[in-house]
Amino acid sequence: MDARTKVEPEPRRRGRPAESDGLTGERILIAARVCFAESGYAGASTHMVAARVGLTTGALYHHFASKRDLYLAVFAEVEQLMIERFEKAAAPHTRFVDKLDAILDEILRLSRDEPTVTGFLQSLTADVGRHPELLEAIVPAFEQRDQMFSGLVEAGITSGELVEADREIVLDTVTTILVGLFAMNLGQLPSVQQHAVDGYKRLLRGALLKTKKR
Amino acid sequence: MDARTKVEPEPRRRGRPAESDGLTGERILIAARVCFAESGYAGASTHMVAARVGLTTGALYHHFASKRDLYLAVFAEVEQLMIERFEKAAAPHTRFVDKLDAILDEILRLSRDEPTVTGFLQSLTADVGRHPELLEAIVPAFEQRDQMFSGLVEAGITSGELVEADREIVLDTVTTILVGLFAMNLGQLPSVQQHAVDGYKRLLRGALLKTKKR
Amino acid sequence: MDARTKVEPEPRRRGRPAESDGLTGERILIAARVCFAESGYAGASTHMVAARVGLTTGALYHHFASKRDLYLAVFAEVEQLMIERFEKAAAPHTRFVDKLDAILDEILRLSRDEPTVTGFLQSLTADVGRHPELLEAIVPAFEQRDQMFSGLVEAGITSGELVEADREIVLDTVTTILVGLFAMNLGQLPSVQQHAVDGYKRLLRGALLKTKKR
Amino acid sequence: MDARTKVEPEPRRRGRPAESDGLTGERILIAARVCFAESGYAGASTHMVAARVGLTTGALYHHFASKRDLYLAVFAEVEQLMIERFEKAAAPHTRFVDKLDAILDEILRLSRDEPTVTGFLQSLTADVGRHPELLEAIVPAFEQRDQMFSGLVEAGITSGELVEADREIVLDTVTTILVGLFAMNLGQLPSVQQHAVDGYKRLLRGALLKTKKR
DNA sequence: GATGAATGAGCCTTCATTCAT
DNA sequence: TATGAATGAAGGCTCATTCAT
Repeated sequence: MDARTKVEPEPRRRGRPAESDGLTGERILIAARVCFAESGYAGASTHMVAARVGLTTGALYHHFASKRDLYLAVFAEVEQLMIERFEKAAAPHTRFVDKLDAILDEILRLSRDEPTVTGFLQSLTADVGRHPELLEAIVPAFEQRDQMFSGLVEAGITSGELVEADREIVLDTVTTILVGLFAMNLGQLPSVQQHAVDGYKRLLRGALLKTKKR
Repeated sequence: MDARTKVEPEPRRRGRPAESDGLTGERILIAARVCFAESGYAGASTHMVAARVGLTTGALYHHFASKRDLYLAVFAEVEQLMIERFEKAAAPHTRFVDKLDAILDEILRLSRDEPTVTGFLQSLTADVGRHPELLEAIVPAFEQRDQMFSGLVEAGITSGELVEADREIVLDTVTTILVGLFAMNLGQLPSVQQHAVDGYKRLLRGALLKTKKR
Repeated sequence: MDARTKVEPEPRRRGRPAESDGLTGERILIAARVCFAESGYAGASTHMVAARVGLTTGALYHHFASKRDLYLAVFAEVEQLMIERFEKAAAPHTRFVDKLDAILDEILRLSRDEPTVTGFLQSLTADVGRHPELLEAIVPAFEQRDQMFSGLVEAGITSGELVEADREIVLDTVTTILVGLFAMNLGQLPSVQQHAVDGYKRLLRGALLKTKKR
Repeated sequence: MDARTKVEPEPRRRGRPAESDGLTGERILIAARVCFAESGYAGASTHMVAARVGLTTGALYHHFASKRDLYLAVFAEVEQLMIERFEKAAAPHTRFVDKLDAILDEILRLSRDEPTVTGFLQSLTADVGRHPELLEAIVPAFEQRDQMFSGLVEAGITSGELVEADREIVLDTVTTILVGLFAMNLGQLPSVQQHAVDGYKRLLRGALLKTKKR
């Protein structure tokens, strides 16, 4: 199950490598995203990240002051990417249902194109909950996320789809739906996610169940 | 320099090992549940568990052959408890909506009464996704879970609420909804969960949005 | 598994390397003095020194061949400064007691004006004792120190204060007194040093204790 | 300079060794004393200590929670031993000079019999000054040392050798003398210490210099 | 059944040093 | 001259696991 010879990384010589293109930092970020997505904060070792870039752990510390800092840098990137993608997806639409539809589709696309992004987001909640040193730094960043969702709900109220009184309920429901989709992301068959998105879309239109009037 | 001996962990027998010999075994299981719920599989150390019971790690190994086995034993207990509670909650009702309503309420109750159960379930997906040695043993157990949900959907079809064709969509949506609720469990304000449950209930009745006819 | 290659550090040329080329070299020396004084040889990192000058560690190696060489260069400067100050202080006097008095006062002044000098000297004994690669280079330099103290004792003999036979005893006592004062230097209340100097002065005059005739 | 083959410590097997005499803790303390005496706090590695006892670093942590704790435990032992020896040496005498004489002799004996004790004490001041985490814990313990010295001075006042007004001066002088002797301890020829002790004794009697009346 | 002692592997991090640019 | 990037060795510590007693 493990006969791959682990290509002895031919020992580089000491000093600055000839092919230093100044992109190492970015490459580390990407490798870190993959590792954190696969293994979570505690489970991803600095060695794993370094090896994936073809570096020693020491070199990592030239670019990021600590594992924590590296995680936070990845988070910043991922969070921004997610928000951008969601906002861009929702922008063309005016109605709440349509905006949410678009976001749900975007999640599916994200899962396919950038599984490391959704993988990272899947672990995020648990990791942050477990490592107070991450929480401190991340909680403020969540504000932006909340604002986006709030904007969504606001649009629903403006359009008359939602009533004022439901604001909080809708906000929390939407959040939970999205978090739930991220949570189902990894290791599961992609079709589950697809089905769930379909289901949610129809639920939003009251079209999943033939509810008897009651 | 890298004698890849890594002895293929000889496949121990699946499921609950012959452990709960008396009270200590049960006390260990409870402590382990707390620890795994708080810190996840990798993050919870055998020492943490042992200390919580007032034992040494050595003693743990009298009752469970490995950390993995301990986790699996906890899983078995938790999964069974969850299924029992859900089935008991759903039983009195006949319609799909009502059954699902009852289950959603049960989740809320579970979060309140047995936070370690929901905490454990929160990490479960991620942990299993990350540790193949857990996956092997747990995937089969998920069948039971699926069966319960399938029963739910079947009831909906029988009652006429659902159509045959939607079977898979509904099944996966329901699963995703519940996993999502577990994922939102810890560290979040309990009100979020409450709101999300309210939101889902109304979604199921097509009563969250005033959808314009289209 | 233990390829004891540890290349015998090829004996670089002793003493002050060809470094202080211009101002940067001097600034490095000063920064290094501060760092070694604060943290000792092992505790001071090249990074600390470089940062204090506003350089990278790489740049340090343009001026000094190694941390060891840097230490030795600082030592040379500090030792010379100390000897100069002591000799200048003792010069105006002819009697041994007065010369020693003057030196004791000079130590107090040095502690106040140049705490990094006395700080460095405080660690010197311990550092040299612990790092054989420093010892080699420094022991010879101690000769000069001994010569100064010998001169002191000689003056005492000439003036009739000391007898020939006590030469060694006095030399070692004086050395120990001074080393002791350096050792008490840092982190202690300055008043302790002041008191000790007062005490030593009076001891030298037989005026600290009312010794009963015996 | 290092041809000793470093006797490959024949790999013990896992569990509890047969010859566990319950004295490992004490053996670790002794090894740690040696290492800290030789290399100081920062310079002594946990590996050095462990290897000297024939253990792995992991095993060390079974007995002491951290390197710091280990250091503090050594300190406690050393400090107590020193105080006991000094008090026992001074006890038979009533006059200050005689008590101090006895202590000076005791230092010489200690240097000879227990060089690790004096070696440890030599580094103590510097180590504590540099590692705040040690300072916290050690400063309170110094009280006892001060009390002993104070008792000494008190005896001098009672006996009429010292006057009230000199109390502080004498206390600080005595402290500095002793610290100085410890500082001269290692790597120096023992005769230096011997001479210094002789010198101090005669200084105390006003018998080192033939001071002209002035 | 439980303790206490130990191992060996791994983790995060620091550091002196090297060298292409 | 100086920077920036990298290495390799080491350091303190944790952890799952083992096993004599």
